[in-house]
Amino acid sequence: MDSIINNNPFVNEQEDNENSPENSGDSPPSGTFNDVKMSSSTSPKRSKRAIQKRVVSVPIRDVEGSRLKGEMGAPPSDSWAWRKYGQKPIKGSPYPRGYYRCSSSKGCPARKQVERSRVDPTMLVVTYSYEHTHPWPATRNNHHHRHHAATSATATTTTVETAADTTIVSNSDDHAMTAVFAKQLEPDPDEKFADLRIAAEELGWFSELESTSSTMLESPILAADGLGDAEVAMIFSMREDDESLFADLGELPECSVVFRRGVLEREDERRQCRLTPWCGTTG
DNA sequence: CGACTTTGACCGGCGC
DNA sequence: GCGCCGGTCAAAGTCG
Repeated sequence: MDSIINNNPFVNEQEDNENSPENSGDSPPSGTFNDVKMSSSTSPKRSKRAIQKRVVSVPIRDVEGSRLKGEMGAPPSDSWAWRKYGQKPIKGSPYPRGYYRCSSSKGCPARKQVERSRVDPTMLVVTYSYEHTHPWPATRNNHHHRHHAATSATATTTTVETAADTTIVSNSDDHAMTAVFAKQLEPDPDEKFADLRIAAEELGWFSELESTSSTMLESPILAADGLGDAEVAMIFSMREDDESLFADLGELPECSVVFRRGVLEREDERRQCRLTPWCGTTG
């Protein structure tokens, strides 16, 4: 379970169909990279054939107008430190793909690729490959997360059970790593999320997120289609300073992830609860 | 001066 | 075998 926390919180479980069609659409809601089918070498470069990837689509509509550095500016700041090591034009796409590796820890194999969606230029597609092999780092990127400057020494994972049907899982070291697991069995969303809210506030980020978030980005991948047993809704919330960071390529803002299980049959009545009121735009 | 981005070259996988 | 393509390397330049 903590794999979600230990890796990137923004990823959904959509695997790269090109590389792993046999697993598409039925992966569990864990954050693990399922089988990284490497031939024999541990070198990422040698394993491109069968790497399992996870893909995130992020709307960029709200950041288009706030670009500060041009098309290929700051690297994505999902609070890991990413270092760009390449960019390539991709056949069939008018937009280049940027290649980033984790610079939070030397030797960390984590990679991500950032490109605009060729079908929807307003979407950024961020593909994650390989897991981070180190805990949440205190990196230069964390200066964007001012309120964590004093407490980001060690990454830890915290699980808080707030109600019988709700679990908040959070990397207590960074609010961006907070995931909310909500089974949504209670009919009263306000009350339920009040619980979530309390727990999140205990984790030290929620109140700021709620009070300052000006943009909410919802992954259409997750919003449009249920993921079966583990339907996932992903909600991005950004503060103003984060929006500027997100202005360039695949900027992944701080976010929370709401996992929902077994709620398809109650989809209609729950729809209003999916994008929770505490995420900012509705409040 | 260290960390970063940029960018052309290089390499391996894959299809023909 | 050859060429295309995606992914990575590494040198050079930039920035704070």
